Parts: sequence; structure tokens; C-alpha cells
Amino acid sequence: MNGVDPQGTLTQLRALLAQAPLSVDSRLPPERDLCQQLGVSRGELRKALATLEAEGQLWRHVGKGTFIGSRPTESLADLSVTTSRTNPAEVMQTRLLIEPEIARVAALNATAADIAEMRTCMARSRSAATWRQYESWDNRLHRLIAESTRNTLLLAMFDTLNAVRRAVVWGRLRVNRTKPDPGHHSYAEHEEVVAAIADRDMDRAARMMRQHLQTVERKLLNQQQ
Amino acid sequence: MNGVDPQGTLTQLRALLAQAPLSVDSRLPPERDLCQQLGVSRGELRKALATLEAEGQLWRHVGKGTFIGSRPTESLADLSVTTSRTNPAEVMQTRLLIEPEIARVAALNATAADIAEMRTCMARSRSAATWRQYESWDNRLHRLIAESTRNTLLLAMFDTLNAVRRAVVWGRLRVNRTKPDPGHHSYAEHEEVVAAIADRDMDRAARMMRQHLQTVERKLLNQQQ
DNA sequence: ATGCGTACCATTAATTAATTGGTGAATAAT
DNA sequence: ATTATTCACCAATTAATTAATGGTACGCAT
Repeated sequence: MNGVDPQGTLTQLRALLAQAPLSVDSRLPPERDLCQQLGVSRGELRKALATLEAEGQLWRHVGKGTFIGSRPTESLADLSVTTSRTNPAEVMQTRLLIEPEIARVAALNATAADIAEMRTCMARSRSAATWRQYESWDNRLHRLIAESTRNTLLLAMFDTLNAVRRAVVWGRLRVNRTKPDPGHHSYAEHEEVVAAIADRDMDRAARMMRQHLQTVERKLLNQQQ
Repeated sequence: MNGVDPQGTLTQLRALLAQAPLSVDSRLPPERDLCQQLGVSRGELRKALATLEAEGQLWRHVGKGTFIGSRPTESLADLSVTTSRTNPAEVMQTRLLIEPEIARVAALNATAADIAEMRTCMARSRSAATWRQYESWDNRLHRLIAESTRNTLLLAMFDTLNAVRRAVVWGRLRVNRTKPDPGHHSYAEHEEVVAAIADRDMDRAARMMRQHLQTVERKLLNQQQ
């Protein structure tokens, strides 16, 4: 039909994309509709689309459609997949990066009620009769710190990290002792973190949290031997 | 029927679980089938099942079934829920906390190939003809930095954050200019981040990344006005 | 030869139907 | 009067079905 101007449909498409009310990542009509709409054959349309795809202006996938923008990188944001691919070392490194920063923001945003609840948590963890109870209050404290950042996204990231951690470090059981050591290192370290948060000392909160996690890591390594 | 021995069905069930060809995590028949198979009423069966569930021998869930073993860790870290509850400010704050730390680890672990690819990315982004292409290369560069930490969990967290960001900052379109400014701030800042990574200067990499993100934030705020 | 139309394929999304644990009411049993 | 059984229904989940979409081969015409 317009073999004399093989670039015609390509030009039409470019115009469509330029003037488009279609923003990025939006889907454009299926090929069968679009070729009728432009008055060209499907083959011709597909040639033009292939050119635009090669330029990176759009991307296509069978069953999904044709989309504006660049092909999204497949995110391994899936929890089960991540869990199976990571390892305790990665978990610890990630924790060591993120939780101190969380403590930093917590020092900025925690309310008096938050801090009071943290102290309650620590008292309960001190009087814990079993390791399970201790761990429960320990988890609660760490999450409380994340909550007091008043940042739901940050809290969600903390939860994700925590879920992966629990799934990965699952085989590590502490059954050797039935009662937590009253001189357990975490008691004093928790105190220091919470004190820094209460003092609104962001740097110190981050530093203390990092130190605490490093101690935990060291203990885990010793226990593993 | 066997009211004289209310533990009868429980004993039967224990025997079934003990001799079971059913391994852990396997599903046992639905209640409606199982109660007929054991010759008891559904209510009686459910009492026995409740006991076993309390003991942690099995777990149940509506629509799924009854499974042997302990309940799998539930991850409430759902992406869509998070997206609906957060806002651009939270996204930016979280990004500002995490990405510099990622850059820090990248400075430690990036290979020469990684750094070469980062430079390719920057070159492509410089020669980008449209904002869409620029954004594509910008995203690619940031993810490349995350990849070069060689920490799959950290990469997954980055992807999660990125997915939320894209979903939240969705209305923000850059249509005012059709071509990226050759003096665009990001060019120089990207250079500095990559240079710090290439120099293995962890602190500088983190600092430069933080500075870059702050510039981006400032530009976004100006644009919003 | 080239292009157009038709039909079909593999993959994905949307829709619908079955399945399943949880719960309350009516009824029978004791 | 209390307890157990049966039935019906509910909310959540999964399985099955249908529709939609990009990719591709074949026949036909020009």
C-alpha cells in the first residue's frame, strides 16, 4: 500500500509516542487494533515496532503487550527466592548496614512513648525465663526501634530483612542453656542504644547499634565452632 | 459414638502421623474426607486436630489445607501494601539511608568489569536523546552498583526499594524538556560516585552517593513547585 | 520477490469454578 | 440440660477455564 514510503508507519508511530497522553510504562493498544487504527498491515506495523524496540523506546512480551519505556529489570524482590539464594554472611552484612541507620532515624523521630516502651521491653527481656522468651523480647525491641522511625517503608524493609534472617538462620538453635545469662552482653548494649536514642544522639545510636550487632555476630561465630 | 473415649480419635491421628508415609510439609486429606476415613464426626476430628496444632505437630489454613510440621514464616512484607501506605518523602528518606551504604559495599567488592560497565552506562546516559532513555541508563547504573556489592540480599532490598519508588513517584513526569541537559548535575555526580568506587574509597563512595541523592531530591522539590 | 491476510502457537492475564478450614444453627442423643 | 452430629454457609485459597497478546508460518495476490 505504501511501499513507496516504508518509513511512513514508523513516523506515524513516533508521532503517536511523542504526542502521547500515554506516560511511561503504559501499555499501547494490541497490534491487531493498532494496525487497523493506523491503516497499515500488521506486518508493516511490526517492522516499525521492532525498530522502536531496538531503539529502546518500548518493549514487548508475549501475552503481556507492548509497553513504553525500557524493559523492567526482573526484580528478585520475591522473598522465597531471595531466601534460597542468600546465606548467613550476607544477612549479617545487610543487617549491619541497615539497622544502624534505622537506629539513627529512630533517634530523630522516636516519641517519649516509644522510648518508654523500649525500656519496658528491656526489663521484660531481663526477666525472661527461657531463651525463647528472651528472643521474643529482643525481636520486639528491634522492631520497636524500626517502628519509631515513623517511616512505614523503612519498617517494611526491616520486616523483610527480618523474615529472611529468620528463614536463613533457622537451624541455629540455642538449647544448650535453658536460662539466659543475666550478664548477657545484649542487656548492656541494648541499654546503650536506647540511651542514645533517648538523648537524640543520632550518630551514637547508629554506632551503638552497629557495635551490638557485631557482638551478636561474634557470639554466633563462636557458637558455631 | 465414642464419647466414652474422647481421646480415641486423637490416638488414631497420632498413629496416622507416626506411621505416615507422609513426610514433613506434606498435606493430609481434607477434614471432610479424613473424618469419614476415621469413622468420626467432623467436630470430633477438629478437636483432635486442634490439639495437635497446639502441640505444633501440624498447622492449618483456610483454603490451603492441613500440613505436617510447623507453620512457615509469614512475611507481611508485601509490596503492594507498602506502596499504598508510604509516600514520596519516606521513599526519599529510605533511599538516602540505604543507597549510600550500598555504594560503600560496592567500593569494597566491585570488580574491574563492574566498574567498566558503570562507565559504559554513564557514557550511554550522556548520549541519551530523550529523558526516557536517560532514566533507563540512570536506573541501570544504580542497579549495577547494587549488583557489584555481590550481596544478593542487599540487591533484593534495593530492588524492593526501587519497585516501591517507581510505584509511588508515578505521577512525576519530566515532559517539559525533550532532551536531557548536557550540563545535567547527575553526570558529574555519577562520575564522582563511580570514581570513588574505582578508588576503593568506601567513605567517599557513600558520601558522594548521598550527595547525589540529595541533589536529585532538591531538583524534584523545585520541579514540584 | 514482496506484501497482505489468515490461521495457529506459546505465554500471560482475567474470569470462573472447586476446594478447604472455620463457624453457627438446628436436631438428635444421652 | 448437656453434648454430639449434621447441615449449611462463609472467607480464603487454589485449580481450571477462558480470553487476550506477541510471535510465526502458510497461502495467495500483485
